[in-house]
Amino acid sequence: MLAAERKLKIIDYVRKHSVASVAQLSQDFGVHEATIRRDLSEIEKEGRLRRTHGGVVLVERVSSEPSFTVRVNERVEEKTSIAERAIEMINEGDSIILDSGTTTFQIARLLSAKSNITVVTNDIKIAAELQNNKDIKVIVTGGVLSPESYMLNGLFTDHALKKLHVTKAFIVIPAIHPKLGLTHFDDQFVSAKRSMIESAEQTIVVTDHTKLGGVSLHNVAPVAQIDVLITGKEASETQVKQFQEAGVTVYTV
Amino acid sequence: MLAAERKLKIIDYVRKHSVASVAQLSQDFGVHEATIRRDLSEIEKEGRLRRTHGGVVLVERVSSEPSFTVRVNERVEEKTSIAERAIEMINEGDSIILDSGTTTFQIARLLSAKSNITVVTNDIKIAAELQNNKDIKVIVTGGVLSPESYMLNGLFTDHALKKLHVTKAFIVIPAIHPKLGLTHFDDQFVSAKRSMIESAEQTIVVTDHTKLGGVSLHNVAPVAQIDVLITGKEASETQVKQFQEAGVTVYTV
DNA sequence: TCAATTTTCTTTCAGCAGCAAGCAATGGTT
DNA sequence: AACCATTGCTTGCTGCTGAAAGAAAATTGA
Repeated sequence: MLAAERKLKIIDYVRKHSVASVAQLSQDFGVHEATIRRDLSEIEKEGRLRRTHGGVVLVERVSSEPSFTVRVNERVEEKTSIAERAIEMINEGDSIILDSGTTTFQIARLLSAKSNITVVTNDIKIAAELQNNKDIKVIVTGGVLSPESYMLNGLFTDHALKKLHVTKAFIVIPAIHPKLGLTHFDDQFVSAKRSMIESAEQTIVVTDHTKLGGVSLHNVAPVAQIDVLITGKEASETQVKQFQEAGVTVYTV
Repeated sequence: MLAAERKLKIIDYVRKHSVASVAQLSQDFGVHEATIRRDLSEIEKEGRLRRTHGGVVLVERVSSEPSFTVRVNERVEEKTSIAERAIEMINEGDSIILDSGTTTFQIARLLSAKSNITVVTNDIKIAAELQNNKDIKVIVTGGVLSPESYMLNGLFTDHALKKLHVTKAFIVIPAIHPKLGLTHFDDQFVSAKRSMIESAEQTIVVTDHTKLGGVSLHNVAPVAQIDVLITGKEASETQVKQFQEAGVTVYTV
């Protein structure tokens, strides 16, 4: 059996059983434990499984991104500043998309100051936050609820987003690069974000400075589709310049 | 068993049973109590459970956060009893619809005891309640959020419901009459409820006894489409009999 | 309320299983 | 023949576990 083949079978096995031990895999495949360990190290480097003492377990989505409760408490100040700047861009009568995320959740919080706004969101926590505001109409996209966040995703989400047209979309992305554009570590979230960008006249990316220059596996959109980038003042001048040269209006707050 | 595997199983166990003792976990997994304590400390550090003297409990639900404040409900006891009876009807592997409402919210609360369930709902509060349960897949219908409740409604709701097929639908209705069937005072909610009934193999109406015999303006569905009615024991025998004669299985709890 | 008692918790230590790293052997490719 | 990738083996090291002991918390009975 080829090494690559064995690695694929290991991944398959763990997908099915959630866990596997080095000893057992070694026996099943009839190779030395050291070989299995080497395989596991490589698989882990590819981010497909997580190694533990004695074996390997499934990657939880949490490990690629911490849970909402954790994230909401990270870099709160930067997120709030970004949200405040974002709010300034929203005018009376606008219909906007708020992508699921903690920064956009801050935008939702501040939105109560505005009136006559329609908000489209794929985040039930954002929806709940806006729920008791009579001056804001909230449209929830629908879809499958992520167990580790409040995001909706899937066919219904895409369908809803494709049927709508808004003036501004506020997008969250875990990696944005001046040349390689917006990328995401999980392909299942790509479709929704693309639809959001397509449904909006103007696309605004809100993200803290740690995401700048990052690249992930799955391509979401080129930089050319981004109109505005709002990020923290911690962003380096070099980074900001690179985005500006790519035609993006950058606000650092 | 791997240490990591054991930790995952502990979390699973507590998710289902809400609590667990060190002694019992130690016995179940056949490891020393000190080992369990070490596991619990680590799990707590990850923020997934909360330690107590002698064991471990679930972390407080996110739904207790301000944006999901629980409204004070009337007839909570009756609703809880109805929910308990409803839960008994749900089997492993079922996919169910939970209509928006406080009685169905109680069903959602009790659902955590079940596993391998798919829940379709048009209520973001119900969705939030089920969100951190890994054994339950939650599909939100999408739609416009009602300012006075957590209900989603409108074209997206109808579209999603029409695309789905479930084994059981738990429907809430403000008026149900043995001859005139299900009626609603607001026509905008009629379409969703009809779709729910059509999408389900079995339709179960859950409602407190004050709604029995009531009639409103807009017709939703005839009694013939109802399979089961779960209501409070306060319902009069005459009323119950009338529904039974119309072919409905009635449970008074 | 307080002190005695019991239970549970934390810390420490030793033993063992699992681990990374280096090296040699194998087999295939240039 | 030289080279490279892959595997198996060995070695010293790391991390997990159970046992024990002292600390802390809960319970009991006055």
